Amino acid sequence: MSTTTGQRPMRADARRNYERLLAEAKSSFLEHGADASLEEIARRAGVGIGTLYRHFPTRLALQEAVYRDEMEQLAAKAYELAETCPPDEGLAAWILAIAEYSRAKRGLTQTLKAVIDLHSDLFVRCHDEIQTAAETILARARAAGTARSDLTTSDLLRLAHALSVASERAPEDTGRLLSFILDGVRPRS
Amino acid sequence: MSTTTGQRPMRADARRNYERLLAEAKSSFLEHGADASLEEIARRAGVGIGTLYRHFPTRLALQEAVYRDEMEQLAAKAYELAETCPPDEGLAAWILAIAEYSRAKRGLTQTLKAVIDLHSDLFVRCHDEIQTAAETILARARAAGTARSDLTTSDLLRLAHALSVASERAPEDTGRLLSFILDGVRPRS
DNA sequence: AAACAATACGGAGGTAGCCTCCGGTTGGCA
DNA sequence: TGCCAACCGGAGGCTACCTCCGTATTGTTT
Repeated sequence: MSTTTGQRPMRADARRNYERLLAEAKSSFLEHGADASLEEIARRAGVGIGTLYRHFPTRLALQEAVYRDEMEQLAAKAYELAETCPPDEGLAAWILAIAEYSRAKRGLTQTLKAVIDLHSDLFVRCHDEIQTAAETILARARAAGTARSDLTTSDLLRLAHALSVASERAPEDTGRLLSFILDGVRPRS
Repeated sequence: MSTTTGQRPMRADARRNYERLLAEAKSSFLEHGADASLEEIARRAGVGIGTLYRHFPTRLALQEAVYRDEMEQLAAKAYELAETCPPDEGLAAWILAIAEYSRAKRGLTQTLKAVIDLHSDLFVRCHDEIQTAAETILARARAAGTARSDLTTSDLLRLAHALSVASERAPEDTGRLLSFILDGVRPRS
């Protein structure tokens, strides 16, 4: 379920509040880490604490919702780039987007992984989704001759992650590091 | 400083409370993780919360004290083993002690490392202390011909850590895994 | 042994976060 | 328009955090 209960759609006010909460949770977790105050999230969303707890019965439920939403956005970005950019630029931009995301999140994802079963629906589905998005981006780059044919989607994701770690302490070098990675990704001439 | 202020010794009651707090903190952190309740630690130590805060002004200060104490104990164990066991047994027992410790602590040390500067006095000193202890254990084992001469103290510590990770999910295999490690440590015949 | 600093103790108290519960409100359908 | 299921909000009971200061204990001095 995203903002529906599987049955009929949510009432308009419920949906509005759900989305405000999600947005505030996203920025609060980013700002204060995984144990940001839930009451403050509710306050900033202009909503009572009871409403927060109705939509997200536990802190973990809220964290999961944020995580899922971000994965979906990352996947969506891949499709968007595939339509608006030339293949090589799209590839580079997507790697950058992932690296930026995982740098911003640092320990947050770890916290989640520590608590959740790695084989849970949530993880499996998000992983699949990202994987499919990666395939799209990669297929275009291959067709255009800007990516080696033996580069897998997993490689792609690992490279992005590596980039985020490598540029952790020196964000200003991100572009240069990315160019190294892309050099490695291109077919040998 | 351990239980002295560098100047004159602590008053008897202060010292007693300090040690009780440290002991309770140790078991509470073990049981509930790095964010165990400080008030409960004080309660279990039979001490007012004010007393806890006087001795350890912040949660981090308490965590550091626990960490330091445990490192000291680990180092002390090396010297004790060096005096009471044959070299090869001492080596095995110490590797085991380290592995057990780091398994018990799991995320706790990570939490600490996330907050503290890795070049802080605390870490440097504890590291040196353990390193020296490792040298003692290793030197004896080498002299007795049960450890290769190209094995460094860092290798030793890494092996112990590897053992703790490897036996995380199957503690009953710890002994067998340890024997593999020791096989690798012995000089080739 | 008694008195006196210096030192240490302990917990009340104010703040904040957690989560539950339920009287009141609102959206959407007939 | 009227109705009711769905939804809202926040009071309230609990726990934890940390500070502050009146009281008690220690050990030293006479």
